[in-house]
Amino acid sequence: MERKVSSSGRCSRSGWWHGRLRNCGYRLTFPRQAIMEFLQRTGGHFPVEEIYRNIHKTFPSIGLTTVYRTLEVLVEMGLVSRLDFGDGKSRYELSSSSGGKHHHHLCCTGCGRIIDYQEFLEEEKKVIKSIEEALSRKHNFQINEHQIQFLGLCHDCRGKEVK
Amino acid sequence: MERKVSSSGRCSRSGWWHGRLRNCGYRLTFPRQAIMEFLQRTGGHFPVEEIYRNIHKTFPSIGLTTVYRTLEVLVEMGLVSRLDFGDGKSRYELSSSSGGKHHHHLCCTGCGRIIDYQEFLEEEKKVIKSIEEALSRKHNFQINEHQIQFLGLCHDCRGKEVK
DNA sequence: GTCGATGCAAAAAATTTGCAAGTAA
DNA sequence: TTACTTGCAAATTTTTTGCATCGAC
Repeated sequence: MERKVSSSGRCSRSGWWHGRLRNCGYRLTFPRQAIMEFLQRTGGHFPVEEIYRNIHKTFPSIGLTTVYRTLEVLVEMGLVSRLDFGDGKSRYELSSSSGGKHHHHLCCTGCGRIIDYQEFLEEEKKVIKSIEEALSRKHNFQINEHQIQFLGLCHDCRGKEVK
Repeated sequence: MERKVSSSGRCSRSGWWHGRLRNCGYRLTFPRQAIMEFLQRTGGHFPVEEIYRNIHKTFPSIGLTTVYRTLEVLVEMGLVSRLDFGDGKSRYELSSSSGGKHHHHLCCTGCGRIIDYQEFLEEEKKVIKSIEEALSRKHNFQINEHQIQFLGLCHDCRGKEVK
């Protein structure tokens, strides 16, 4: 397989997630690094197809199937979070526990636009934490992550409403 | 089309959603009633296929395509909420604004099991409400609904973890 | 009677699987 | 060397669309 890499010109293994993969019994492969690097660098949430297009543009040897399979592994390890905004395709982003900034989402049901927000998290955090503890106890459930999303109409789509 | 109906033996139009449909310019059709009735009676969240199977068992004339199209209409009207738990299929439930009990979800990433919960809502409500107001103002966004889900491992799946 | 709603079949989109070949350790 | 990974193509699964017919109002 072709192996272009970062600036050094060689397959870097400096990624901090290297050890995480190894510890979970996974090998450090080039596609895995490329995808982690992409998610880390951009900091956004993308559908598989878009991750594939970006990665494949730079590294044509990486196929779509591998992107699917890699994301599955990364999600299972907790490095990446899978999101669903109801448009029929999954999206992926660096998980907050892996350095992604923790945030929640505002989803416009009119145009599908997604707005991230991180404000008011202090206020939310306290409540979320206490809810997590209580739910965890009550249902004997190990909570690893939470997702909060608000659905509605964005500025532009409100304007278009004729009602 | 065949038209079996409720207990009266005739196509009932007593559903409270009758007027809602009419007001939105939609006709009161039999599939629409059957699906609303099903979601209301069961109170659960189901993938399209399962709604179809249940409805179709009783009313064989109703096709899968119609279930998809009907759910789309009901979601657009706000009668029904669409949920995604990341397993590749959408689920639908009566929206809380339509009499469904407002609740959030605990999703087991091990087995896909979903636990609904409604406890602690008082505590959550206050915070959610203030967040909604602030976000709404800041992003000029009309918030209609929110979804909160906690991801982790259920009782059974915790036991299976060997780590 | 009119125009929206439906069913069926076909198409499209998203995701998964089988398998031979490549490669990290 | 050995077992994990990958790419490609084919298969599945989920959802959408075209179109002639049917039905609510």
